[in-house]
Amino acid sequence: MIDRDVAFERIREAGLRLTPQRRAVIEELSGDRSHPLAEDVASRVAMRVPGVSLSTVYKILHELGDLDLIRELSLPGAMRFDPDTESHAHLVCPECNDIIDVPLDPATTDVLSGAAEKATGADVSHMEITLYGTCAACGPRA
Amino acid sequence: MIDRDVAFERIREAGLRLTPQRRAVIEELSGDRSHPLAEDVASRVAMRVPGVSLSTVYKILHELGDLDLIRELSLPGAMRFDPDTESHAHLVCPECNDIIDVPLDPATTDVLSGAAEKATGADVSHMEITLYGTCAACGPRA
DNA sequence: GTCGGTGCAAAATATTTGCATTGTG
DNA sequence: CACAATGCAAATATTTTGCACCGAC
Repeated sequence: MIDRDVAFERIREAGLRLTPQRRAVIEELSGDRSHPLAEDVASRVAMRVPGVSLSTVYKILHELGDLDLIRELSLPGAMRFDPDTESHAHLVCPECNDIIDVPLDPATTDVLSGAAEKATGADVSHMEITLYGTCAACGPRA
Repeated sequence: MIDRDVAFERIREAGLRLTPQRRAVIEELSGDRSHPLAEDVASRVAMRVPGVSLSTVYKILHELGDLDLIRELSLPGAMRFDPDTESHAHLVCPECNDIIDVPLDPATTDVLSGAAEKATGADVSHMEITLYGTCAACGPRA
């Protein structure tokens, strides 16, 4: 997520109210690199706002996704949420289920949207790239 | 999926029995381009093998994924199954939920696995690339 | 005949929805 | 003080699991 205050601003621009729940979700997520589940976000938010409901957290996460403040990742098992909306891929290790960020050359993602727009005539807004493979920690012992 | 008979062969090589259920799942899936849900596969298979259970279809689909005969796609809402294991991307239209294949230059996927292996030290086995955007049919009317 | 495979039913997990209540602007 | 937003509980959807029975080899 770009910046806490930029996010607050965009929330208001969208005509939404800056409730303690929204504020807490944004603050817990900004800077997070762990690709949390909705439930992870909810339990962290609960430390700041006792009593938050999981369904409210789901609603807020979808709103932030719609506003392009976070990315919603469709990973095996469940959705995960990523405050980093810059183009990057994810490496998922089937052994330990760890999710590792993979930086990408912008040229590569341009090639992908170009290929999709040419092949389908669609207007690509964003993409999700997931690579599967044994991570270094789980890999063949040296 | 490469070929019906190649798939049967690989099933046997893996020490699995060629049951009518496995045969039907393979035959219904090979050549399919619709990215079906598990339930879609089950209902088609049911025409050939009355009484197949959904849980058996799930098990068979996972086996085929493990044997690399199909790909399991983690798309929003639910898993979908793709007999085409060659590298290609998917364009998902948020309007109509249609899923369109996007052919890719092998060089592009090589760049991606290269980036991931360099960045994380992982051994990439395969990848899933999903692009989101309004498709031509749903796009701005001319 | 053996042992893997299947069907059934129930469980587990993830996410959505409706509605009464609350609190931001 | 209006109306959006929240919390709760129940509903929905997807996928997994345990076990008794069946059938491929």
